[in-house]
Amino acid sequence: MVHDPSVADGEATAPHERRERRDAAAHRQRILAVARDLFARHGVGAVTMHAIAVAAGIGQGTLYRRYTNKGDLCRDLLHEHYERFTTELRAYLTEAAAIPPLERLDVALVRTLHFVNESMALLETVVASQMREMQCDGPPRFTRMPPRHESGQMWGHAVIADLLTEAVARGELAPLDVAYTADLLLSAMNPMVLRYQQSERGYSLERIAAGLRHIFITGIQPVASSVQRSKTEE
Amino acid sequence: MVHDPSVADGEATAPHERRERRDAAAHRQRILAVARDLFARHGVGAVTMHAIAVAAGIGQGTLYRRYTNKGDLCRDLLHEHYERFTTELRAYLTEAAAIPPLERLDVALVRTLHFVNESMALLETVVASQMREMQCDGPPRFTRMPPRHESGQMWGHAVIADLLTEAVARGELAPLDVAYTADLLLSAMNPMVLRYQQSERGYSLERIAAGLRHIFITGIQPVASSVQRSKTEE
DNA sequence: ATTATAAACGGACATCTGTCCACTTGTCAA
DNA sequence: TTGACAAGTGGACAGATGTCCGTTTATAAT
Repeated sequence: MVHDPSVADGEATAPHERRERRDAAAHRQRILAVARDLFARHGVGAVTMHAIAVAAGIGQGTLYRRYTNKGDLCRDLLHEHYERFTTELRAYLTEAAAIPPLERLDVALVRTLHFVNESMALLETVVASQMREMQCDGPPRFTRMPPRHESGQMWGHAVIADLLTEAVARGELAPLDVAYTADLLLSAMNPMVLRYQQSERGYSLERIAAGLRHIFITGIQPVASSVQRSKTEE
Repeated sequence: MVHDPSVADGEATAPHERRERRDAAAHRQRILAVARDLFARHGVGAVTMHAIAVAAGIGQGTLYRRYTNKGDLCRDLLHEHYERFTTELRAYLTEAAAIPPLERLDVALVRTLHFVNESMALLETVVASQMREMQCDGPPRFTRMPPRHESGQMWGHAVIADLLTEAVARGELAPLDVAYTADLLLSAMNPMVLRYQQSERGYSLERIAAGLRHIFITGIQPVASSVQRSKTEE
């Protein structure tokens, strides 16, 4: 067997690992540019995959080859912004390792909230697609490309869980179900939940942040003394 | 103007208030029966509105006349179960008015969790439809019947908010944003959130209940003394 | 250059939700 | 009874998502 150039790239899986065609890469850029433009002009929800394909001058099949669904495309559009967000947060968390974990959690929480809020429209589409994928009630769904399990959610979970674990270890927090609590916190910052709370219930982002902080960081219980007081009053 | 019989029914809006036709009522029953059967046999997600219409021997337009969407139909299917649930919970809350509000909240929380869990499939469809309604990103949607804003969500919110308010008033809880906290609690019991946590993250219902109780009732903060201790230890 | 081959392509298709609208039928007043 | 009319009906249709598959084309080995 002759020299396989793909090996040089560190890909040691299959022989003759064909890399992405140049024209395909060009298409990808065009799709992203066109989608960004259409989304900006008409809103994410009002733009169909068909419209994107037409505007990009490609077939719908080609579009779906690249992105299994609209959420996938949105995720790619968000990629740069998301990377910046995680990088900065990661940097903060390492350099602030000295301050109490719950204070770090507070910062992480507020920053995440803002990130989600800024990227609301795209993120909403991402999670909407994920939900549809999750259904799978009827016949199994086919997808040409395996849905690359973006580490997004899991990354966030790990960050929160680590901070909670540290807080418990330091005795700044009573022992608790760290994994579930992290999930709970994440679900409270789910784009769809957040949008509902903002547009249907009318909560400002600041109010939401304060509410979350109060529940998950300050703690909702009063100090033991006040409970005692109320009981003796009766 | 002659005597208007509709006035006798307490409906003082329009004259000649025409009531639902008998045959229409029969259709309604048949739709519900057929849908229940199909859902049971193939799963809620796998049954289309078209299939329901065909199985019920009516046109799709007729089906959509009665129910603006699948979620609406599911809500009607759930109606009896839901009524029983709210009635029982209401009864408990009145008769248990003597015990501390936070204990009542605990009971309400666990019962709600179980109700949602039992009705998962239908409720999921209900909220999925609500989400689609909420989007409205593009052109406004038309619906033949006004989407009767089921009091479901709001009822739950009021119940939780009342219990929290009472707890604060009695000094058993530090003052907090009652309205937002109630929403937060509800969002944690959202069917889609719950399903994700159970099937994707693998949490049991008991674990979820315990986690919720710990955050929203026990409180996540340790008593002040343990914080002090950890600080002096360093 | 030639050629084999897998990647890429594109648009017809299948399916689902929800709407429209011309037609039918039950109901009520006269 | 009868006739006016709004409620009810059904199926074609519009618009979206996502799939299939016959065809084209970039790439790499020869």
